[in-house]
Amino acid sequence: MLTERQLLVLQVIIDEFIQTAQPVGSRSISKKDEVTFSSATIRNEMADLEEMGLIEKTHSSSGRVPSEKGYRFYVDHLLSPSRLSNKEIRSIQETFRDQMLEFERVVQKSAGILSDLTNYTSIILGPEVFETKLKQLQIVPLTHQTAVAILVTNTGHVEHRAFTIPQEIEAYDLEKMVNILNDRLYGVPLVQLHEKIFNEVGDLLKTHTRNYEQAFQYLQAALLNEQPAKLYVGGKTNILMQPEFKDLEKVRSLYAMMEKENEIVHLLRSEHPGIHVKIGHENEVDAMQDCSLITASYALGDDQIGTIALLGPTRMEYNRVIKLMNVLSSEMTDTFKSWYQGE
Amino acid sequence: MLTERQLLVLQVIIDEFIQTAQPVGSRSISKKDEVTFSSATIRNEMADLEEMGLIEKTHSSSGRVPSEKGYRFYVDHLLSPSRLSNKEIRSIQETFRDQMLEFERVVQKSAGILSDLTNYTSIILGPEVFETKLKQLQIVPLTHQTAVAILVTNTGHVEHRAFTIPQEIEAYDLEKMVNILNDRLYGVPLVQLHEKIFNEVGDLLKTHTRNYEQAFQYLQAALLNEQPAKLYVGGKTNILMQPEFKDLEKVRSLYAMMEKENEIVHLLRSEHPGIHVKIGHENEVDAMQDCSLITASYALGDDQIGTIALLGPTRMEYNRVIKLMNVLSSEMTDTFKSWYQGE
DNA sequence: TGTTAGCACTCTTGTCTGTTGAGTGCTAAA
DNA sequence: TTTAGCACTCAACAGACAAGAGTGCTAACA
Repeated sequence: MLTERQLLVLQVIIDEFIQTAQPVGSRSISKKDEVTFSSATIRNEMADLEEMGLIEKTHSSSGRVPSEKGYRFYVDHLLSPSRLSNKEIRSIQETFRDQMLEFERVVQKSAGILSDLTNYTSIILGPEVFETKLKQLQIVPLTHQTAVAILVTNTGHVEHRAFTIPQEIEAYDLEKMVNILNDRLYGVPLVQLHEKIFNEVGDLLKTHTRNYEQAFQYLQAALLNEQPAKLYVGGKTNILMQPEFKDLEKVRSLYAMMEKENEIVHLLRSEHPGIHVKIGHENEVDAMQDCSLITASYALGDDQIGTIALLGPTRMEYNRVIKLMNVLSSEMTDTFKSWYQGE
Repeated sequence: MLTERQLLVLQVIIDEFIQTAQPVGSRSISKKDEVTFSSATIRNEMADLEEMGLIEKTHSSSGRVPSEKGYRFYVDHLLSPSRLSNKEIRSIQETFRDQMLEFERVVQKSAGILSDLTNYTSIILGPEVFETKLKQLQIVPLTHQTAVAILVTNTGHVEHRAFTIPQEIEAYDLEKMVNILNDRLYGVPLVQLHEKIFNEVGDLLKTHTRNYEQAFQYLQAALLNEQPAKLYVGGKTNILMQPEFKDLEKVRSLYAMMEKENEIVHLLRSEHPGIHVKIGHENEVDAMQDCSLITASYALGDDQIGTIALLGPTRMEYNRVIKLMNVLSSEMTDTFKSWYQGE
């Protein structure tokens, strides 16, 4: 167990290092107002803290730097809930004040705000599209052989896809099919769409449409095939500003990782609701072993959950950032609730 | 005017430097098969070439490096049309073989291909959306107070926006308005939409809709306000691989520039049709003064023109890249033509 | 017994110096 | 006109050295 004084020293070291990114020496600690004892005493305490694995030296006579274990302890026990400045609160609220409400836009904006306020990279994962419900399906013919299929969900999400109509199929058949589908599938969650179509609507379609199989196949390829589980990233370049990433190789591997959207989606999707902090090697992804990843969840409607995440160096302003993400995620949840409650 | 031999030396220097990114010395030139004279002779020629400003030294006793003027000369006079490998040709063609044809997707894919094949950063600018024609307008109500407005163009482009419906306006009014608009505005180019509405359709709307002004205002804000002139970027991280960008500061300013989409759109939009090469300081943008920008245009339909661009270090594989962009841009033009000709 | 002053020690960082090697310019001979 | 030869230049690297920051340890002090 740590003494009161050790806690204080650890806190000062981490706070200082988060600010400056420089190893913290005993002298500079003893000069702090809240510290009343001499640098020699602090050196002793620091030796103990190091023995416990909470701090490290970069070389034998350097100041101390928090270890991952140190950050972990800090996050678990030392976090003082920080106040956000008025300006920060205002920026967040303004994002949601906008009367134009569209999921994509708001999320995109949120990602921007989050990265701007923190100078880290924000990643927001939209909720599983398939859990949203079908509002409307539609085909807009463009030429004789081409058309656009459009699908609107109850969240205002619009999925669209242009496609070629093969010779054998009349645009009219498609239209008819879409009418039937619209009639029968209104309000059906996208996940159940396949099933519903085969079990309940299939027969109906067959009797009303020529070339049912083909036409349907095309429609399916156009719209129902793919759930792009969108990722919204903000402040990708903020990483370049962090002194820990002056090494190009690190930047490269981190950027390479961010290109792999699938992996990130998978990573974020697997998080449980609530705020989570993963520090350094707690992250399984190789490229992120010098980073911390903070995730929080927001709700869209009743049980559709999305994730907001913030990626920065392990030397992160944890208390500010966590507060910020708390505010943002609940603001998002509230906003989305207000949109869809009148449904 | 340059002698035959000077041309050869210049060519070798530039080719070599493009490959290795290292200053080229007289000895290494003389060892080339196509070069038959001694290093001393070459040194004399090089002195002349330097006097003409076509090559430079990095320090007083270094090998030579092409100057911007040298690259310019190379591009204008020394470019040998290169053959593309079968693999390259195949990658390009596969992009367009896909039966799913949607402008956004194809362009996105093209950007990917282009950056993959070149290891530079590709930027593709979609054509001015406003020059496309209205195919269909639609409102899909989500809740009592919210709805999605959808606009489809003849190019298969889908623009959508969710918005709140104010208390005073009935969803029914909007629907009615949309029906009228659809009827009257089919085939109208988006640029003329405003004008047409005010001159020809306005009266009609007023007589048929309550709260015309407000409803219309909302509709306009939702859809007609903004043309997002989309930018598709591929291989942003390729820049990091180039040795000339081991300096983080350069990377930073370049990335910062690429975030400013408006500027880039403006930059690319101002290019005339055809292939253009801007080398180093020929670019007006500060962050690009160490880069070359190659632009080519493609046509979408008759007079709607988009731009594809490739951003890399001034030390670029000009002949391969130019060939590649030629092929790609004409492939794009052909493909789009085939889509929309049946209209 | 806990705290602190003092001192020797360690390691980084920056500067300076000398060496090496690649490459040049010039000159004189072929 | 071309080329061999040579003196010269400069970047890059390595080693030496001083300065400075910071530590650990010891002995004295409260």
